[in-house]
Amino acid sequence: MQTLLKHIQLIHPISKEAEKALLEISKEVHFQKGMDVQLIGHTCKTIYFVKEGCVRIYYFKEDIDITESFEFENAFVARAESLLTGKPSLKAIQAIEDTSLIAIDSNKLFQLFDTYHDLERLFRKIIEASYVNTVNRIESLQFHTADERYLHLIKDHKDVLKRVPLKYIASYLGITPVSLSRIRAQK
Amino acid sequence: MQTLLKHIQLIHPISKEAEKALLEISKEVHFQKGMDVQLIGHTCKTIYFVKEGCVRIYYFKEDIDITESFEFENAFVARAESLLTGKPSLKAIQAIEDTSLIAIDSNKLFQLFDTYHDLERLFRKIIEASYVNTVNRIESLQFHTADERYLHLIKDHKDVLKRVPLKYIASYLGITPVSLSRIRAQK
DNA sequence: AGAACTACTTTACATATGATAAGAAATTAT
DNA sequence: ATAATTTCTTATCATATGTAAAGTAGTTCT
Repeated sequence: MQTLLKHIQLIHPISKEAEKALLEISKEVHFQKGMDVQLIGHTCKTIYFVKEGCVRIYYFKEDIDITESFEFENAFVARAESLLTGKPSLKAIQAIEDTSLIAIDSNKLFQLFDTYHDLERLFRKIIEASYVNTVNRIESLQFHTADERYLHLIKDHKDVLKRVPLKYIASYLGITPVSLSRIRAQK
Repeated sequence: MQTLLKHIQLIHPISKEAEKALLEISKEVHFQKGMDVQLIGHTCKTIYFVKEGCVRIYYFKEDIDITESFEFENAFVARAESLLTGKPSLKAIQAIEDTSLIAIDSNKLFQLFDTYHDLERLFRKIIEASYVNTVNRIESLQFHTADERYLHLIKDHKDVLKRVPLKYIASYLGITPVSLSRIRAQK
């Protein structure tokens, strides 16, 4: 749990009481490589923090498995469109490696916001950062070519190639595995 | 200003005091069609609410004008990546029609968050909704074809074709105007 | 170690989109 | 109203990516 508190400290320091309240609604959970952390059709009521390992969010578009995103150590993961709307998610979360997550009960968290103003501010900042990331990703998908996106990815996340199968990277980049192979062969 | 308060009411009701404080840091501004509301290189310190008209956020990628997004009445507009990071924005905001905006001073707003908890919650919810929108847009760019994206857009925003030039719609969809013309000709 | 399975690459062909240029339509300015 | 400008469409050709199929490499299972 210290990993989580240490990470939070960097974003927005919160009081000892808020830390204590946060830990009370959090628990550590473990998943083996390949296991689903949360299933398609499930309404997301948990915010995860990756302590060790990595996960991806994926869904099916006409029987084809598409990776929406992946996250490594010290990142938060949630299916925002379900968590924030209360609707069942069309997406699943899966462990790509043996993974340790800290699971935060989102309903209890939202209740804590009434008592701990600093906790709400912390999560506002976390959501803001996620929002900025997605805005940048849209720009990338909107007007960079697939090979620009590939180069950018491996520059930003050096170990992604070692830890994530190429088929997941391909759909994350918005292309087929065949197309990714071609791009890689050109280099 | 009543338009803004009415819209806010639908998202998260706030106290009379918070409303008053919000109005004190807001002012109405007007822009003629084609005018820039904010320029490239400027650090965004304003959150706009569209009272009347419509605007777009755009930038240049190698001399080509690219529309990142447009917003119509009753929507908030800001260049999030600048507003939330304090860095100068590479994007501009432009009025597509004669437009009336309500400009909210973001630094003053963030200060008000310390006093008015409900105001922070309101803006947390606004950001959450924007975040969900961008996540859905990524899905759309990632694995829908250009003509699926076009059909989806005109279904969701019926009047967009009447109010926004096709060249802006094209780059918003991630394609060239020529390609959009072809797609439209197929129908 | 060998078999079975999965992941990745390569090839060939089809299709969608980009680039360029020219023309038509619509808008704006005089 | 006419001219000038901008926007949109159409046509042609080039290129990138998709699809399908086959082969290679790597992993997992027994």
